[in-house]
Amino acid sequence: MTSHGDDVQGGEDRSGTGDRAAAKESPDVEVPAARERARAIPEAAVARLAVYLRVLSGFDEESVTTVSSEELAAAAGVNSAKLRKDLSYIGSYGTRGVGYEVSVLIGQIERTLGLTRKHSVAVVGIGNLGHALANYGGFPSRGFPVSALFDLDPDLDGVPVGGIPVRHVDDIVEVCQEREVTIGVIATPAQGAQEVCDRLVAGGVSCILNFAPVVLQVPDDVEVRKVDLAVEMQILSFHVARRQQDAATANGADLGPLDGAGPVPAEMDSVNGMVVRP
Amino acid sequence: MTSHGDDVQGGEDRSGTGDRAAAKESPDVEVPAARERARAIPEAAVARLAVYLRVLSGFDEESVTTVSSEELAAAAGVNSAKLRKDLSYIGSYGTRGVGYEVSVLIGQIERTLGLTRKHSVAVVGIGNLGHALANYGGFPSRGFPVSALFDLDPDLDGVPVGGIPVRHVDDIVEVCQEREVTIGVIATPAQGAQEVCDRLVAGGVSCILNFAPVVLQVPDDVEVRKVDLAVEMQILSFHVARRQQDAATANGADLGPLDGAGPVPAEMDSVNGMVVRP
DNA sequence: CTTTGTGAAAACATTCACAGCC
DNA sequence: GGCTGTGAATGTTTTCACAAAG
Repeated sequence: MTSHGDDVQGGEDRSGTGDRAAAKESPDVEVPAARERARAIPEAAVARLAVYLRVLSGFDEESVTTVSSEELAAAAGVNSAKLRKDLSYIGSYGTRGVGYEVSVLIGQIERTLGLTRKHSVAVVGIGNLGHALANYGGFPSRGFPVSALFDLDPDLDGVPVGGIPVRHVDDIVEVCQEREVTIGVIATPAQGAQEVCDRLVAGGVSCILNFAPVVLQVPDDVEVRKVDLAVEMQILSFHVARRQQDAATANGADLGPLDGAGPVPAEMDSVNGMVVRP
Repeated sequence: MTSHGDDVQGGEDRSGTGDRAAAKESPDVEVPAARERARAIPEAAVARLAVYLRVLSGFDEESVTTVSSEELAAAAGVNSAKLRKDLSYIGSYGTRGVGYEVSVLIGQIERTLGLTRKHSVAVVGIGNLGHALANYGGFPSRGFPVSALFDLDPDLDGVPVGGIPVRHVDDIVEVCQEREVTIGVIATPAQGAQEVCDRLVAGGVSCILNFAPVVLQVPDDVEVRKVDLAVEMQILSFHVARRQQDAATANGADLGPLDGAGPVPAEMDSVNGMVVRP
């Protein structure tokens, strides 16, 4: 039910719980109640919990034992009301008038995010990015040991990268089953990505982090998140454009209502379906 | 205005327009009207427009000249209503009963995203990830030429990576101003990131893509997006946990509506502020 | 008849503001 | 006094469903 047909995968969107199918398939029972707990946490809040966890780890290393919602929120870059709301989804672990105990909060967030269990990771596509991912210290240190690497290139077969020998993509199914890989990272070019994805799924992998610029087709019980650098850049580009346009129109507006549209290119006059200049 | 204090930066969240500050600072004029156009496009829709653009480019290469909302939506992994709504934000460029002309749509989305102008990119931190980014073909091919690389390591000074010589981070301000860099990519470890960010901003960079696991402090007129691999993994982990838990509770619930709440822990009755069981 | 474009409704997420507890 | 936890209010995004257009 997660990440099926509609909804752009991972990366940017992050809205909608992705659980519409569950509601549809049993119209008799309104709310299954028992399986609500985890589902009840908004997708957006889950993402922030991961950020809080990192910030809390920092506090913990500095031997800070207690934080207020205000402090934690500031460090995480959110406002305190949102932080308290997010934490309320996982339970009440604060003390009124005092704040939260860092170690308790770390434990509860880890439990909620399922980090008490190790998730072994496979990286497919050992090019520039795959290399970087295989060597990325952030994975193992946070409970995500990289336990398999794959590439199409036979020359790489057996070559160790970051201490792990690369295997051929033909072995994906076998190796993933054997090592109980739960998370597959796709760092291949676009062409191979769907095929790789299919093999990962056949190997029992239920979560995929996709760096390839394609929309993957997966069964309903597989979760996909997408990181697309080009998309990120284009979103930034949009904001540059908006800012420049704002600045341009502000110039025209400040000096009273003379022409104002002087430096604006010709095709500018109809944007967004609204005629801006008569 | 964009990405200030509240709101987790980039990456996950992507909600809220981020323009609250603009509204606050001029309480006299209710809606400035002229600077509305681009702002009116929801953040989430902007991200999807970038995806549509990639899919459309694919169609274009296959010499497909016309697509319906249904086809395009399927290829982009969204539902057609959402796609049409998204496209409606940038104008009416379809033909009822027929569909959209691929080339027209590509042009309009590029214009909306500000891709008619080149954005030169600087990458800071030439480690594993920085290397991958410097060599990443997706940037230049999509109008984002990488025009500067920086690293702290003096040994790298002058060494070409992907054809571009690495410069020392001390030169960031100077080089960014000189080459009119608009987008800065931070691929350094956490420690250096804020300092690097400050220099990029001093060098006139108004958009930052941050791979370092820290929340950056920036002026209101700088846009930050964050890509955090550990966070992505943890979100996936959460979904694994939720699925397993669902499966476990489903075992207890399948056998008809006898007690039904049997295996539910005590704290279950109040979730999300609503009493689930009477 | 097919498909777009879009108001209106529903779902979702954030912020407010304050009761309740320490 | 200070801070958490949370209903209620507000704002945003998605979905529905259908009139308008070719």
